[in-house]
Amino acid sequence: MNAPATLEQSARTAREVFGWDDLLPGQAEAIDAVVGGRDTLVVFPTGAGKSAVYQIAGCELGGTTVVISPLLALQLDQIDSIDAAPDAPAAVSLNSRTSAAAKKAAWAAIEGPDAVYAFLAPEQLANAEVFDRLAKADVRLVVIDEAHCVSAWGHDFRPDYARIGDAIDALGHPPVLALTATASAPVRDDIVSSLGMREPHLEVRGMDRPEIHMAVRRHEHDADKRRAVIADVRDAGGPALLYVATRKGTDSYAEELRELGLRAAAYHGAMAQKKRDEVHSAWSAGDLDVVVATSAFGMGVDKSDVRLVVHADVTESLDSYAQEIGRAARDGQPARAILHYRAEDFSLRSFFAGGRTKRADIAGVWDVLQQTGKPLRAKDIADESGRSVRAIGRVLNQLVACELAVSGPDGVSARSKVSAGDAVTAVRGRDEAEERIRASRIEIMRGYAETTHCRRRALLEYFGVETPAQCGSCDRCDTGTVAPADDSAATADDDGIRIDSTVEHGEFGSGTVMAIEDDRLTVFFADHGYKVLARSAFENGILELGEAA
DNA sequence: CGGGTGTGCAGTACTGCACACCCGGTGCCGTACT
Repeated sequence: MNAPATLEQSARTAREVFGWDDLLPGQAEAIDAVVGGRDTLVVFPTGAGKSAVYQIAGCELGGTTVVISPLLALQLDQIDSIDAAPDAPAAVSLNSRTSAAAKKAAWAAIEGPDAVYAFLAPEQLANAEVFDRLAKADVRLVVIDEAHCVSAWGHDFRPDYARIGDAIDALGHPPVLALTATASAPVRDDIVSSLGMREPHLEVRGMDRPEIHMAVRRHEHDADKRRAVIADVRDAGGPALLYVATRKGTDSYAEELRELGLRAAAYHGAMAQKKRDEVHSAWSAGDLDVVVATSAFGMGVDKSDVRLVVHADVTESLDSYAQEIGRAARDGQPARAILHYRAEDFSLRSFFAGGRTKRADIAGVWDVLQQTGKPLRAKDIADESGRSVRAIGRVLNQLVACELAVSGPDGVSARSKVSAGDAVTAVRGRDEAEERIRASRIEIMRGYAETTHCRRRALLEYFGVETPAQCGSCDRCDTGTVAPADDSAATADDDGIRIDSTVEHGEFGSGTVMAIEDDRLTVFFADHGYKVLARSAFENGILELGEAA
């Protein structure tokens, strides 16, 4: 389907413009799809050259390549790396920290005839001036970097992530390239549907990281867990990352490690930006033995010789866990990933996953919207009612998502006259569906922690990769305690069920098979999250094999 | 949901216990002040 001439052209661009001798596996295929005008979803581990895909494709397509990226620091790194290339197009960024002069120069480049990469946070697309000028410019490619954020951050935390798809449509739907290092099948589906990607080309490489040994240790008491975590980090044998669930935990663990003579630093999202930058550079420069961090640390941090990733608490999903342990062993040398947990630790995750909107807030906000009849911002409503800006922001976002309200340049206004009761029902219904999904993602994490099978198999099956029953490089395989796996599941002489099969459930609707363990299936349903079902459900007619999506 | 902190009281000189309460992650943006 691809003209070999295109592939040769890509190789030449890589060589002559960026100075790369060879394209890595998958890069050429992805570039070819994008240049051919196809929406493309690329899932490569970090270090496998995701950026090169848009850099080369953007160069060949010409015009403006819009790159949506979640962190300003990440955008600066990308711009630096493009600037360092011998003969690459210009790279500019537009954000709240861009000076007036730099903005002017950026727009001149975007509206000029030459190829240019324009880096934006998704929030910029909500800025009417930015959007209107982009709409008139010659945008030939939209890139969504760290695309898993679309799925993880949507309506609640960074609502503009949920609106990128609309913005792409409004730009006339130029080819869309979504890039991520980690995406299970439901997350991939979520990215594709949220961005409105059309029959995307999917390029997935290297989900397995056999050089990372995987282990889990369960504890009864917090003190025992702490001791074990500290001991693991002390014996790391190279640079180590320690992930904890709370900000306070980063300080206390870092202090304890320093008392043992390690060069340890804490890192979390509430620290001053300057301090965060210092930790980041010290870590990159090899001046730290360990960074103790919340999930804030990682994106854009590229250190190749990390030998150990320890988790002192469970993460909110297996997607996040894979992302975080994937920061080890980028040099391909052996490393270890160890998860420590107590059964109680899941409660904090459940708290984070819990309901975000309160009935009283929804009704209150709806009444104000109805009475004023004008667009309002969360801050305006908060000032009057005494409710928190964040809580009101969530309600407004959900009202928009339910299509009861509409978001414009001056805020959110009601677009319907339904009663407060109906508004509450609609928003809570949506919120509860999201809660169910978050809760089920935690259950998958629990399943990983408690599995009696090979850890790697448990992880990879979640990412839709079929694997041998034993990897030989996890704690289960080491001790020979892997429960006998029923491999008839994979060879399927029976009901034809495989990973990624679509099934129909009487109550939950259409779902995707995520894992097959003996006589149990883990299935993801869009409105209900992950469910573990008995295979015998097929015999009872509760579950049916569906049409391939 | 669970852990840490503060309060109140008992009843005695500084401490100890029970219980209520609150807090817990991720980052853009814009605006107001120095």
